[in-house]
Amino acid sequence: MTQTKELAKQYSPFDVEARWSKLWAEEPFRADPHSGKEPFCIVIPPPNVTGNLHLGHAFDNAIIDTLTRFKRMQGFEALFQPGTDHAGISTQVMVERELREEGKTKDDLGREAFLERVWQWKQKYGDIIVRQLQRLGVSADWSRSRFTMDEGLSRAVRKQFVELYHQGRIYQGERIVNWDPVSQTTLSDLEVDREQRPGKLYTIAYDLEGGGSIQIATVRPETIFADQAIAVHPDDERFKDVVGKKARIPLTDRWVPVLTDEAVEMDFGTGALKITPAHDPTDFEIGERQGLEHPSVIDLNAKLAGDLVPERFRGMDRFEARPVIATALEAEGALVKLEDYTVSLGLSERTKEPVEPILSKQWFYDVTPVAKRVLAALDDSEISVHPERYTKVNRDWLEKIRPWNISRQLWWGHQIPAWFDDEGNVYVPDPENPDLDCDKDPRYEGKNLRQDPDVFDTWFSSSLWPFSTLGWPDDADPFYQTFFPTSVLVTGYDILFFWVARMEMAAYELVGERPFRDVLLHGLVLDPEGQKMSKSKGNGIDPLDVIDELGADALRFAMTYVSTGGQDIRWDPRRVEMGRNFNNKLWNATRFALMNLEGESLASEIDEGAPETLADRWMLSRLQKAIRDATTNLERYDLGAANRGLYDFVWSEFCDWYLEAAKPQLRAGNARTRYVLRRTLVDILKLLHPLIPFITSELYEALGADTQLGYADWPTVDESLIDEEAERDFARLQDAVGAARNLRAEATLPPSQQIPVRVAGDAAETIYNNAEVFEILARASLQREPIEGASLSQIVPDLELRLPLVGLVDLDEWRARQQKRLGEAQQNVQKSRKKLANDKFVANAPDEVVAEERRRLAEAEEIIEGLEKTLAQLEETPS
RNA sequence: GGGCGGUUAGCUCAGUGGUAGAGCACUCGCUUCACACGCGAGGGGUCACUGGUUCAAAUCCAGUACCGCCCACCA
Repeated sequence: MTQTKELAKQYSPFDVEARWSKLWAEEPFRADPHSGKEPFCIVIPPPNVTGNLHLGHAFDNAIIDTLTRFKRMQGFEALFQPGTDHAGISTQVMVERELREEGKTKDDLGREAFLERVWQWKQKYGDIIVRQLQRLGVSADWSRSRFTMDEGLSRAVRKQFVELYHQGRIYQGERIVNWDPVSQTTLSDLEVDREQRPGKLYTIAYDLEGGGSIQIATVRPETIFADQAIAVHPDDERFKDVVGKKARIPLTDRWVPVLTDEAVEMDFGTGALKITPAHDPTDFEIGERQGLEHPSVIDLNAKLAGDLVPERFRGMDRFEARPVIATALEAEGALVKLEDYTVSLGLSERTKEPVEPILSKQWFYDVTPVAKRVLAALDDSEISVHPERYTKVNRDWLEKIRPWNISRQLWWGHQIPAWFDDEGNVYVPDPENPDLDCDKDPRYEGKNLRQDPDVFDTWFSSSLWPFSTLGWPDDADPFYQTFFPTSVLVTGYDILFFWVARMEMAAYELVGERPFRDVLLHGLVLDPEGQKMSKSKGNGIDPLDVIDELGADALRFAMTYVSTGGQDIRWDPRRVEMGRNFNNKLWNATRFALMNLEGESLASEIDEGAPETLADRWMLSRLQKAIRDATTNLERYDLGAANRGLYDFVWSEFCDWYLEAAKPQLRAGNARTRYVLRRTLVDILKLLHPLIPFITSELYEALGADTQLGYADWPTVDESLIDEEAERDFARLQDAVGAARNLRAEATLPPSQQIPVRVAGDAAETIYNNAEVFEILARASLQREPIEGASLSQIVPDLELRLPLVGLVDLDEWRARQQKRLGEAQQNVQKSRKKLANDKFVANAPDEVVAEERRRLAEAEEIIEGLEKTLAQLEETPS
């Protein structure tokens, strides 16, 4: 069918994108696990249900969708597995904030009502983010969308916990953990950001029994009330005599022993360290070694509390108490020194509040054994990370990994499937029947079991994403069978540890297999000044604003155009405009083609009877190379190179040269040219489709296609069409046209005026053979006869073009230009001669390189000769 | 303290062994029958610096400087 549509003169993406976006949402690209085709699968990095699409999401999804569409067209059974994440802390914090505006707290509602409220929130914002992703044009299989707290995914989390608990890999332990006093929960080490801040180093003297004192240095004087000892290094001669004595904690009557421990640095501060096991991880370890108690003096609201704290300080905030205590120490004469000091402070990633190290009983997951398994997998390239340098980053983190605190004191999330009886004994479901709650288990009837109120770290469930979304723990699920392990994992390098490494561990731990074959890490989108975008800085760019202004294709173009080697990309609105302009160019090229392709079927074959032009041969040959390059670049995940290559090909070759060169043939009704035009354009649309799916789908349809471009076959290279001779000859033609245009411009002749040009040189025949194309492109008429009288010339490889001097030229300017050219040519001659005179160059350089150098020399000499002739001739001409 | 990335035209960035590229901006000229979101012709760079390897270095190696990021329990 050749049902083609009328296209507007200027491309407006909005109606087009709305239409296709709706179609892809309602009739998504479904994957069939039974097709027998080779599977290809990417799981989405699940966006939080808290939020709005940001540029990081746009980047993830542009890349994922490009790869998925490419593979689908290549004939893979391609699954883009979508979904969202419950994002424990973030979501709970936001719903609590909403409640606070109503003057309520979560405790007013109670757990059940609060959770109901969060589910409503999830419904609302989860839908919003999905619609936003759909506006990007992703070809996800929306019929398979998953949420981390779906029933199936919750079963996966439960199985993970139950199995690892019974293997002894997950256990409860009392440890120093990171406590966020604002969100009132513990955090994993990864959720704590270290920040350097100006602070003070306090040197404090503790009286020793029998007289004298010992000085320690600390940045946290408010914790002295929890001190259990003072430690020095065993080899430290300075303290030989005081070890074993007792020291009095200033402002109190409590005495603690002076002891030795290897962990103390002799060079730092005074060489003596106060040991506060409840409020410092190092101190806790020392305390364990030394058998010390670990009383706490800071409560969960970060206030000083407990009997050990002198009454006058009780109830004070930890930071307010610090200067007060310092003053008190000074009054007692115990403050020896106060220096400015940069302290390293741990801040909650979510609330930005300084984290308090507290001693608490939490669930831990000992990931060390499985981390070793992942390290082996990375060594064997079972998983390959792109860019390669991130393999080392991935490795280093796994090598020094520590037990992972997986319990959170939140309500929103997967409640931990562990129960306690009145004596505090732990009950965890049987691995054979993990879904049976212990308080419903007949075996435990009569016991008063209460479920642990805590929930899991969000990432504990996200780590299962590549298989939990595909049906696991139901091993028989055809999607799990077919699409796991997944093919590529695409995400920003900023969540390499949070998510990627944990998925690696979870997969080997639970499934015994890699979760994905390749990891493709992209950079961060920075603001125009090169700063990270963040809500607090207010420097974020809303992708939806960009889409509203210039279209989703333009946004996708801008994202992929510079996605190179995991490099951060600085936001530059000019790149989106570049995409918009390119889309407009493509639109108009198609519009032009449609004007000339009436009656041309998409299925039509080449008409061998029609005359074959150089331009047609050239175009088909260039097309093959464009197909080859685009395919190679996409296969090696270099979307930037693919995008840039296609941009240049479409604009600079297809539009600038081929369409212009084809015009006379199209006017003359050459069927072969019509075929080449249509074929090239269709392949261009296919090659571009993964990058800019909306406009290409629209144009493909406009060309008369009755199936979606997203399901079309990816073009393959036809070697028989690669035509080096045509490429060489066409390059000569391009040079000649360029030279003629240059002559016109330098002679300051108006573009509307046809100029008479005489062409000479080795390649002249090529130009005369393609006179019509040359004349159209150069707006010139080819002269066969030598030009009488004065003329201007341009010399390009194998060609000299002459234009009769018609008196319009500013001769002085012309001479100056020619002199400059002459100078450049002379320099080139010098350079080439010098090189060729070097025996080592001639002996060592590859033959092609030497030949090329000789060619350049000859060319430069030819140019000099021509220019000198022209200039001499001009001297004879009165100006 | 350890590790990684960057430094190329006024701006934003490609290029990774053989005479420096793009988009935007700039200059000049264009209602050329697809496109002014366009067309044509130009100007503009000692590729941060210093050494080294090589016939040949923006490109490889070593070091320096500056910018940025990640990791780290010296209180």
